[in-house]
Amino acid sequence: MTSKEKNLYEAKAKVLKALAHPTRLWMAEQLSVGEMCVCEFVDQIDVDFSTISKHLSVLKQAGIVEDDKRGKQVWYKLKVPCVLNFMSCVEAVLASNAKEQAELLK
Amino acid sequence: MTSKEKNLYEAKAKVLKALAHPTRLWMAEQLSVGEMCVCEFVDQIDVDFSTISKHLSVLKQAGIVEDDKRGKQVWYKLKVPCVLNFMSCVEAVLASNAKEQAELLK
DNA sequence: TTGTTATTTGGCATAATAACCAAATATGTA
DNA sequence: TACATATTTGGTTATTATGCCAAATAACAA
Repeated sequence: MTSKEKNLYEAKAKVLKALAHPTRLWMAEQLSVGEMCVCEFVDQIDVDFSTISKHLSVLKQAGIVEDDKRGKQVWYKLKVPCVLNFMSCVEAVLASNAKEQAELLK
Repeated sequence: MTSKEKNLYEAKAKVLKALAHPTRLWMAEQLSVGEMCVCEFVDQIDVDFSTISKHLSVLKQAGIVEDDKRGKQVWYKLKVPCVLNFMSCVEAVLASNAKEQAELLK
């Protein structure tokens, strides 16, 4: 593998890694409906607001979301909505795993 | 968020996390062409064979690949090929990021 | 200015990952 | 049986990720 290829896989992995956390995945799905203010995330899950801010920062760094400051609030929205296309396949993986588990119990 | 929803996001994140490593992503892409023996991975990248085995184990645990032992060799193949559908979107994210970088330099 | 709200940032403790080496296991061959 | 090959597993260490708290910053209101 050339070093160029290596860099490409590292870049791709970074994008996936940004989504590969339950809270961030949830955030991305929430944003599929429309933009949200940081305060809305804070209201909906029970983690420290600084933690929420950092998760959003990871998504932003990866280029998945973008932010927009309006007054005291910061609004986030999906920049590349296709990331949610992943989900149907991820669910297919989970369904496949569940089926296999079920087979084992027969 | 209910605990059931939380479990679901954790399960989904686990699948994404399995792919969110440069080596494992590369492996998944290699497997899109067809099944491969562990020894073939060993020949193609410069990491310890035990490391390769562990990466394959992560992909297997996540339900993304399955293995098949034949003689001394173990062959891996994609179990849920749709995982590669991710890639076009990941590339779209990278392209978007690159474009933004370019804008900054103007 | 002072205070209040919204968000980010820095610091720290803890947990999870990753990579290597060595040892164990499994299979096939001499 | 003894040996070689292919792969997995266990152990160790270094790096990275996570989450909380406290402090800093920004915007607006009194």
